[in-house]
Amino acid sequence: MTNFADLGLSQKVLSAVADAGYATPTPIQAGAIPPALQRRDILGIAQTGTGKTASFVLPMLTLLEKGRARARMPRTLILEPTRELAAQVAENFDKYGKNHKLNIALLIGGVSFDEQDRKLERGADVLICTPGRLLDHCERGKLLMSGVEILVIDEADRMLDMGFIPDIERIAKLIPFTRQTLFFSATMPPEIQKLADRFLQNPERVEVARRSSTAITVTQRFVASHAKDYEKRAMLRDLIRSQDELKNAIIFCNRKKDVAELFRSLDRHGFSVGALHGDMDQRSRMTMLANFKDGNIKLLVASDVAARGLDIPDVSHVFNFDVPIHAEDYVHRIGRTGRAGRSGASFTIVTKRDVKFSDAIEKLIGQKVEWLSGDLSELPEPMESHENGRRGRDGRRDRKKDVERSGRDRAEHKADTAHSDSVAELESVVERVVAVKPERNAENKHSQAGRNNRPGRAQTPANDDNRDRRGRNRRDHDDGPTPLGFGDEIPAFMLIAGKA
DNA sequence: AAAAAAC
Repeated sequence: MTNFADLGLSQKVLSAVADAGYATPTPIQAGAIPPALQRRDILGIAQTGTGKTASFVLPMLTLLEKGRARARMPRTLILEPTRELAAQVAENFDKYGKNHKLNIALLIGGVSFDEQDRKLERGADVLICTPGRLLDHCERGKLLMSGVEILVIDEADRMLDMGFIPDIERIAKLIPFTRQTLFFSATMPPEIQKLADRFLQNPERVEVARRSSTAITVTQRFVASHAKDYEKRAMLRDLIRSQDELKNAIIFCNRKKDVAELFRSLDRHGFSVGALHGDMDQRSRMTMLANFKDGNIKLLVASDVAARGLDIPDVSHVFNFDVPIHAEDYVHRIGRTGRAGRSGASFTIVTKRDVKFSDAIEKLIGQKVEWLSGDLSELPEPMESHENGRRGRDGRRDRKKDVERSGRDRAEHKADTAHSDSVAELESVVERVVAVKPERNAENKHSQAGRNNRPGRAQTPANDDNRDRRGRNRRDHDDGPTPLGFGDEIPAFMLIAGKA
């Protein structure tokens, strides 16, 4: 078995890798690092979770030890499809480049331009970019691309999906033809192959076994539900509460507006929850992700921005609130759990109108997914009103529970009818969650003190949109300090760990 | 029936 020390990496890099606790390279690393160090072009076919990022970060660090950056002339350039992925690559440079004195510049949208410009002025060894912001800097004449020695195109197939290829071509034209190019893609459809042929010269092709279907360590279940959103939400809450070993979970919705809505609902029901989608401001996106990774937030409601590539180790559960329209996205979504051989669980809520999509999923993964407690044909009648309580499925619920539930349904009804899909409002709630996070525990969770403690954006005009027309935070008037009174019902693991 | 990305 190969060892990192056998790949030709520098001492500085090797010592940082050892400090990070890695001894053995993954197949993509073992295959790509030696030729990359010899300045060969690389065509890497690998999914995230295979150690792909380090397979270009480590050789780049070694190669960058020779030479120095000049003002406005970056030496290397990495293109990523989403801001979060770009930030994640930057973190890798910090981790493995801790023994180097390299200037790393992260050029992504949604954050201040000036700070990025100052970094470019100082001379960047590594630029990590989303295409739009990079082109923006180029068009302002702030960047000279003629000094770029290494170009990395990551997640090429996803760039294609997202319509970034014209931008990538424009950027590539600005970079000298003598450069070294490292090109990565999870799949190799004909368009991507054509692109690779144009961008790469005599590349070393490194392919690691594609995770064609879902990891066997992930338990997958379909859960039948009626299509009404409040019924799906009730179903989801029941599911979450019934999990014995839920450490943390990502809950996927198909639409941004549903992310916002579901987030609000779970928050009102007292869950430790965050949200992530592309219309949220960048600071909230970053904070949410960091808090979820750190375990400060147990549930993350997300759009497919979080489906691919994000390195969140050890997610115990994935819930699909909506069945993904494209079956491939299902594989990516549930791939967020059961990583590195760990076990994971995934639940997908399926309604009658989703059947063609759930069928497509089973076809793609080549297996039938078991139903949790009866398929759609066994689904009980929908509840007629909230006051009746939900009819138990297969008599699972006793009467006492139903009584308890009718009160809860009233609360749910209230929460749901006070409905709003405003992104600004979601962000307002995000602010609150983030603001109270460190001190938050079972006791102060709903306290006014925590609620009104909001640092940061209060002065900016944008934040005014986050308040309602009466100039106060919407949440402050719609329910009391203990809005839903679940008390002991919330499992301990769902609460923010104030005690730990 | 969607999401993502520049201002």
